[in-house]
Amino acid sequence: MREELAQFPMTGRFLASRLRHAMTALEKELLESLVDDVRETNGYTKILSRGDFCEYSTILIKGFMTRVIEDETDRSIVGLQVPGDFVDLHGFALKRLDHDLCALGYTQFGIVPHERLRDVLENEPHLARLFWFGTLLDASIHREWLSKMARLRAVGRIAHVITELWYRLRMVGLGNSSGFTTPFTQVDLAHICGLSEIHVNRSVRDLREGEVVDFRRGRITILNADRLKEMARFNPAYLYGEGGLEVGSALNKEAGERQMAK
Amino acid sequence: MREELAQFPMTGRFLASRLRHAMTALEKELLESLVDDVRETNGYTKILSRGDFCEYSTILIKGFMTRVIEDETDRSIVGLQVPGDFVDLHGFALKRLDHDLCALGYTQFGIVPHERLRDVLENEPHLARLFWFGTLLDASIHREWLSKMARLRAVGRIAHVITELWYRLRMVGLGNSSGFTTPFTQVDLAHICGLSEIHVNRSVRDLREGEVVDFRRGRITILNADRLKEMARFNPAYLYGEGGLEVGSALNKEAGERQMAK
DNA sequence: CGTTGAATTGACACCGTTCAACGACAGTGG
DNA sequence: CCACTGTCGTTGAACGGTGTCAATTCAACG
Repeated sequence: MREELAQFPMTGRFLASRLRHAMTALEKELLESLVDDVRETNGYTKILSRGDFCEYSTILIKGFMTRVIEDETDRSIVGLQVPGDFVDLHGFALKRLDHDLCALGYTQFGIVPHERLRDVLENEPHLARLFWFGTLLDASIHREWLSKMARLRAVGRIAHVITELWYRLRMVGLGNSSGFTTPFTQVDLAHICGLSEIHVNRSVRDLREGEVVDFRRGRITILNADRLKEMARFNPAYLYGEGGLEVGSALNKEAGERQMAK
Repeated sequence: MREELAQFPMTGRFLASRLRHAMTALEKELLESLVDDVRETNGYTKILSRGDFCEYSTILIKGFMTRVIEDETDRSIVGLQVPGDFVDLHGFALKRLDHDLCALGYTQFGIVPHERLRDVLENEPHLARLFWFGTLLDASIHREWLSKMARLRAVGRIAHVITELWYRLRMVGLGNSSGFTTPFTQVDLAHICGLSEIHVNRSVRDLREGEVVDFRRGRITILNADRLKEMARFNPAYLYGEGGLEVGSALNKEAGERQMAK
């Protein structure tokens, strides 16, 4: 991962631990060259709004973004993005977004003009297919969230979000076996899990007192990974990881094997 | 729609009321010719299982399919497909599925071998982009479901599922202003909404007694469309109906209403 | 006419929301 | 240095939506 980032500082995490190994050096260089500009934000920032017309897509380099659907009374976070994610790639084919895109904390992201993407689609079918794969990965995560929303109670949902983030971050070379850092607050967690912030607070306390995970703004510490995954009924298959890379061995042998078996 | 089906009996509903108008006659013919075989099922049938490797994709011609994620104890329906949907197109890029695909009632679906899809992707960038669009549409629907799961109580969720189905069916020329027919049971509805079947039953009764909608196996009758949409807080923008991509107005409420009116 | 899956009903416990306060902490300006 | 301010986190009590358990009725169909 270190060499990858040295060579491709902006896009080196794209599909890391997934299909990045299937990219040729030329494709990696092409992707890196697609980035026209790099921007950064600090604190809560709305990058794009529902209904906006898109002429470029963004690839997340540092920090976190959320996909938000809100109306007069409520606010839901329907997706999380971590570094390496081609965040609104789907804006290219959809032309307009069905949700807002919001940055949290300090972020850095690259701008990729759609005209350049069009070239890639027409001349680089293999890379095009990897881009497509990236957007399908998001859809797979949406589906897993839907199933977890339906079957898990408050603590389980929270445990699942934390576990997924942990896995996804480690896939792109961030965080470590003891935890990771994020700008997420308990209110954010409430919007992700479809719970009131009061109940999130109680559940977070339960997880801390049960010595499962210590969630706090800035730092999430995993205290008991097995228990955490059990509470979340976590099965990483839906993340489409390549069981062999950084993730599989370090995080969960069984899960990795299960994943490999499929 | 009638002429379209006469000319393209298997794929004539693909992206109807969305981007189908952007397809050339040649593209429509090509798509129709991709169908290698037609199969049919009767009653509850699992078409594909989570983890299966895919060598072909299926396009739904008649009937309904569900995307299912289940474990030892629970079962969730994380997606619904109606005629015209290129159901597991994403199996092409993902290689294996993260969920099961189940048919309900009587269905008819076309088989499209992945080798043929590969040709299309390499030689028909425009059609490829429409295929991509189709999978992104599913993702958009997933997101809307997530937001509704988070913010709506039981009756609202049920109202939303019914309203969405009604809209989607009418987009592909099925159902009418008074309702539509489906094989869904109350238990199915429970799996879709993340509720117990008992509570679904109570909520369905409330909707019927409130003269909003009469849900019963086989036939759903819309009694008060305005009230229904209000309870579901339904905004059809996320379905990317006609007028959205070109005119740029699908992502506001009035445009959706207009579309429904015709 | 009996069988079977689907729909229905009632009682009761519990999870999560709501309302209302309070506490902890960092940044800011006097 | 301290008061002020805003954000985030924390706690308690009461209410109500939903799940669970257990039975019963209904409808379709061979």
